[in-house]
Amino acid sequence: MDAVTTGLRERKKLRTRRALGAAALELAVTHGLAEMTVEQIAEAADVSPRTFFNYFSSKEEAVVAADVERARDMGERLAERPDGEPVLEAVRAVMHEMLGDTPRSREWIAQARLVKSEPTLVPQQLAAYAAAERELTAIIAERTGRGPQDLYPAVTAAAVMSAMRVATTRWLESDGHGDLVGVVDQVIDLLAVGLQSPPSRAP
Amino acid sequence: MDAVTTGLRERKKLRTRRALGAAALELAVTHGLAEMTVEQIAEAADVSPRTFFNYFSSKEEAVVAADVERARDMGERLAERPDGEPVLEAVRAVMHEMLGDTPRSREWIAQARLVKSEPTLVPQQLAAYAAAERELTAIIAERTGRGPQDLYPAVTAAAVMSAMRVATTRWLESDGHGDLVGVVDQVIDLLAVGLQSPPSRAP
DNA sequence: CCGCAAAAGTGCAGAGACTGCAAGATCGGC
DNA sequence: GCCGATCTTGCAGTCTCTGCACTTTTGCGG
Repeated sequence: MDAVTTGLRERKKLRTRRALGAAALELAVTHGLAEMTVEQIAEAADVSPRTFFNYFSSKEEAVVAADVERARDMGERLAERPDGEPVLEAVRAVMHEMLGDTPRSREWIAQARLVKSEPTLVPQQLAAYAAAERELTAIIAERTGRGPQDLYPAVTAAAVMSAMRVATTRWLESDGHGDLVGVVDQVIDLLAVGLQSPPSRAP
Repeated sequence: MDAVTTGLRERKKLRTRRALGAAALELAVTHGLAEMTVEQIAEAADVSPRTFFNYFSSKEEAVVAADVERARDMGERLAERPDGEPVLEAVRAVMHEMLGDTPRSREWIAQARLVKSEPTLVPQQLAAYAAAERELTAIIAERTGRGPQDLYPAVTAAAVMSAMRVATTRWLESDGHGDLVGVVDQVIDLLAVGLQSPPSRAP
């Protein structure tokens, strides 16, 4: 009775969706977003162009599809953290886990770079983050036993997602040579102290 | 030597931009987003369809144009707050000011409702918020005398914008009958205490 | 005042995104 | 094996969005 009831049908659909997303990302990276056409994406995923639009409502949405998968992944990991753990610490732990997965990280970095170079993708990526935020809100609400009218889960989820976004953006600006885990830790610390202005770090 | 050097040229451009934005919002509200065409917007703003695309890159962007104006407004007000004031308190004060402007609020509510009913607008609205966030980051950096490499301004700006977004969303869900100012105060308080889970309010 | 260079507006033509519809293919249960 | 439900596909058509070349407007210095 769960959503994980994987009939052949569901599995096939998921495979198609992933194939389309992967093809879109691949083509966008190699040929550029503007040059890539829906027809090419569909062909690469071995599906008709019309079918593409049954899965995504635009090229851009397909390119950032991996983001909503990552969001789901993050939600699942978060749900598995021990009960008493403070939310921000749980998030920190989950991020450490996810960033440890090097191959996944690579694909993720490629996508981040692409978004940075193609402004059209920004709105879509933000929308993907918003979806992640909704999941996160639900998880946090459950962990803290709060009702849906309570502001706490929503604000926390929103703040956390924003902070992660800032962390990755910053890290990407330093061209991926810095320590992303370290940056993530810093932004979580900032949230944890209530955004009090900390003493400037020695230059 | 300033950007405020308003020659006739600049002023006219701004007027056209506003006219296009207003027309787009108006038409979207009355006729629906899908039904409204760029041609109609252009006509309403007394400009050629081709010119529309010199200002906005899509219908959706035009509809949420007012958001980036509000963001600029927020930035300006924030810059005028007294120097020693903590950032979150400055934000609180500015929001109180802005929400006091009833006529502006009305238009803003109309737009918010529209976005809620037309999912296509969500990504664009988020992009507008992101623009606001960038401005806010700069202001906060200046207020706290921090360099652009410092994470504090960026995280604060991101968290604040997210919190405002949550506040307005929540308030809108209760159909605009609740107390938005009160909700804003609550979300700022949550940020200020470092997202510690507060005791559940009595049901 | 006048002419000029830069900036803004416009028309046109074309590629391609995206949608509704109706017909064909596939799956899951009985 | 059969049937309803779901998924895929082709088709036709509308509209978005862009590059380019051309006209108009603006701001400025003579």
